[in-house]
Amino acid sequence: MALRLFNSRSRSLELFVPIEAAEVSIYVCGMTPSWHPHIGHARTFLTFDVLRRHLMAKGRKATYVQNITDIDDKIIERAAAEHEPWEAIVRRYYGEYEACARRLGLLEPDVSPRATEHVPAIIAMIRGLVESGAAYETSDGVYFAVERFPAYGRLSNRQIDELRAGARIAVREEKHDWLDFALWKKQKPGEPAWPSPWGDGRPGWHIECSALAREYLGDQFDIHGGASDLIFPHHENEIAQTESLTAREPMARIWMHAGLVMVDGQKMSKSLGNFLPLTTLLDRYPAAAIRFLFLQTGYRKPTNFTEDAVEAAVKGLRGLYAELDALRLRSSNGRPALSGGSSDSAFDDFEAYLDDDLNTAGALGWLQKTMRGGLVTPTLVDRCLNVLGLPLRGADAGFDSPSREVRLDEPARRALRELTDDRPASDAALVERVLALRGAARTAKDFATSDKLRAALAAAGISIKDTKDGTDWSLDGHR
RNA sequence: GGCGACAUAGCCAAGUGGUAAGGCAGAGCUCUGCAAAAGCUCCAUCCCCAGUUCGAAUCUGGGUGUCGCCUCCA
Repeated sequence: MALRLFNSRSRSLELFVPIEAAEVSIYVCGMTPSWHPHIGHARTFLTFDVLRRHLMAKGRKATYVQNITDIDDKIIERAAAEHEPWEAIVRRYYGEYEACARRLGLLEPDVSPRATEHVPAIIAMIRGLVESGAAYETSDGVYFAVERFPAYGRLSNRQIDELRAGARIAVREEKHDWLDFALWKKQKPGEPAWPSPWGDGRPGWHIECSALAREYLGDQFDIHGGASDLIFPHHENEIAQTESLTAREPMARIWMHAGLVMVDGQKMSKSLGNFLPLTTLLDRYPAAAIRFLFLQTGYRKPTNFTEDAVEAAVKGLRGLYAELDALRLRSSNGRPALSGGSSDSAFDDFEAYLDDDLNTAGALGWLQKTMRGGLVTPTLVDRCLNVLGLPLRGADAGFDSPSREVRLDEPARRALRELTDDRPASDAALVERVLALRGAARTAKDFATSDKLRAALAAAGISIKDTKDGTDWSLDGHR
């Protein structure tokens, strides 16, 4: 089986042939921690997480570099707005990202390099570009001269002249060309700065990725990824910088871009500010359901994110685990689940979907169909779930386990206390106590009392369900 | 205006020449004191028009529509 990936640069599906067969090198643009991580970050990094898992399942080692752009205009703005040092802003929001990444089950990058810790490498690269004439200095910085790079526009399929035609009236530009972009920004009062041959300042956006990718993966590597909003200008500029300097192309064999997430049919963006922090979302829904949601869609398609969609994903995932439990039960009862074909060939079927440009939606459909038909063993399902990064058990995904930590609001607590004689220590114990009373009433067939207690719990925001193993309960809106 | 992507049931979504995966919702049934959960069953001819072909959701041409990028963004 051979992996085929859609290469943005050629706009076609290509057979993936790594530079070195055994080890794949991947660079993905990470986040600029100037604000809360959002659902779009989750989609992008989930995409590349599945790519890594799939490569690993195929027996390849993947070196994965995901940078942190820890200095830029937005961070400086944010720091000013919050009256804090820029480092504190970075620490807060990147820390938040890391927590979300853990909850989503993202494999840790092999390297998470920071722009500010690689200023010398960045300066060296800019110096090289200046010396070769591809960049020039002005009073406020150092700029890359786009006209010196003939392939400019190839990734984003754009004609340089057309880009120029769309230019706004330049106000203060000392730039030779409207398209030229900053490699180095000279310090303005109050801004953080690092020393350089062009005076104190900081790296422009774009150069850090060129420098970091080169530092850890070399002049040329296999896959460069990010979300599709980075194609222009960010990735276009990266290519211009790196390939001008090294005179080797392509910088990356395959350029992969994840589709954007929209909210309520509208593009989500920093400037519109129309997004929910990821943390809030993960507090409301199981992280595995968020992963499942995106696995159901091709990674390149723009996706409209809605509450309904997450809720459908929660239900769908719960159903998958129910199916899996049933399969495990059947197979432990001595009924060999597999009728025809070996387990390996079934896994091949599964992998074939992922080989087809990471068709996770198709893979998921296949998995559910074969599970229902009893055509796979639980062990095989486990392997598949591992590749997709989903927990192997529903309980680990946040299903089926009652909330142990509960905080009732005061009126609810008072109402429940009136129903019992003793004074349980915690809210959870209080709920358990009321449930016990209801259980007793049910045993005595006193359904009037039983229903009254159910209603009281519902009023306190607790929903319950009877199962053959006892009564399960949860706070509404959780799990 | 330029470039690009997409258009499959109420919703989400696979499928790239051989007669429409999967999920959610909905309907029916089983189970059930109630409420859930779970199980079984049912539920589309693929935006429009014209072609190519024995055969097209899948290829070609022409429409229409939606979205994205062209400015900070995953």
